[in-house]
Amino acid sequence: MTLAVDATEMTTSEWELMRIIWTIGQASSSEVITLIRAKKNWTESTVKTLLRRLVGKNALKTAKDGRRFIYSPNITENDAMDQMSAKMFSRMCNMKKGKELIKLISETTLSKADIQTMRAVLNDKLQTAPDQVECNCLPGEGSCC
Amino acid sequence: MTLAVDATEMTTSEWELMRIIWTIGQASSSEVITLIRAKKNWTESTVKTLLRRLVGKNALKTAKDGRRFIYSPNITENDAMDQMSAKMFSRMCNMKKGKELIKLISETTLSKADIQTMRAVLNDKLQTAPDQVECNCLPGEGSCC
DNA sequence: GATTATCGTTGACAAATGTAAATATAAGAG
DNA sequence: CTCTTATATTTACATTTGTCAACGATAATC
Repeated sequence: MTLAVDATEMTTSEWELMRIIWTIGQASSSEVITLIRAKKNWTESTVKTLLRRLVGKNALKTAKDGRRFIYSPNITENDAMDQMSAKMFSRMCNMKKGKELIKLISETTLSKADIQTMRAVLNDKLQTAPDQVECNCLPGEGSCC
Repeated sequence: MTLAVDATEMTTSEWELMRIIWTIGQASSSEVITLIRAKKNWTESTVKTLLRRLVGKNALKTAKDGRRFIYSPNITENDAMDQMSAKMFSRMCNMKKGKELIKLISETTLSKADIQTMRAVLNDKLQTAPDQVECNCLPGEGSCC
């Protein structure tokens, strides 16, 4: 049974540590401490506390390796990103998501392959796309924009 | 002088209130209370506290109208969304942003017009797009993926 | 003018977060 | 076997967040 991890409850600091562990697959606390020092000025204590909290949130699991722990992710980076972006988009008015995506696409460096995929997806969507997306800001009220 | 509002420090609850005020432009506390009740079971006290905190964060400004306040946004919904999405994307590995965008595009209902705009933007970007986007997960380390 | 309905202000309190020191422990070095 | 070192565990503490109740002031109503 895969236990559900809610990546959206990870704090910014915790996410930084996850980023490291996702990248190298797994790590001991000392490795994490060493790597995070390149970016953050946290003490060992701080990092250990964050690691422990991540274990508490089930974002990380531990395996004993003699005296120490090896931490590894209980959720993939992609799944976590999906959860985060879904939550963020859920905060937005439906009507405005398109413009926001246009902005993100414009500002993000994309590979040729990803661009091609997007084009394919968009061509597909165009068939069934509505002329207008309904605003969902307020229950009864009309449109926001 | 426009004072900077950092929309990313708005909490989820605060954002819900902002959503209402953005939609109707401005509102008294009682209006906000009435409208939020359609979604949340917060007491008047809770809403008032949140409004006050939003004023403290400069997200809202107030104008006296007799005994009461009329709250209005100090930041547009679009700017706030931009800040939020920028912050979220900054948490992600550059290499993975493309896939995430593809996913978001797939899952979001988009208007024909927005799709057309995206296609135009993408065609444009394709010219200068790299074959691969560099991973930026760890300073020195190689690629994460 | 007294009573009631509205607002805003204060004060509260538990839980989560950022940040860390102190302490205990086990394992490796000599 | 003792000293040092690497780890983990406990404890701590100020802020922020989610939620409110109580109190005070002002306006509307009877």
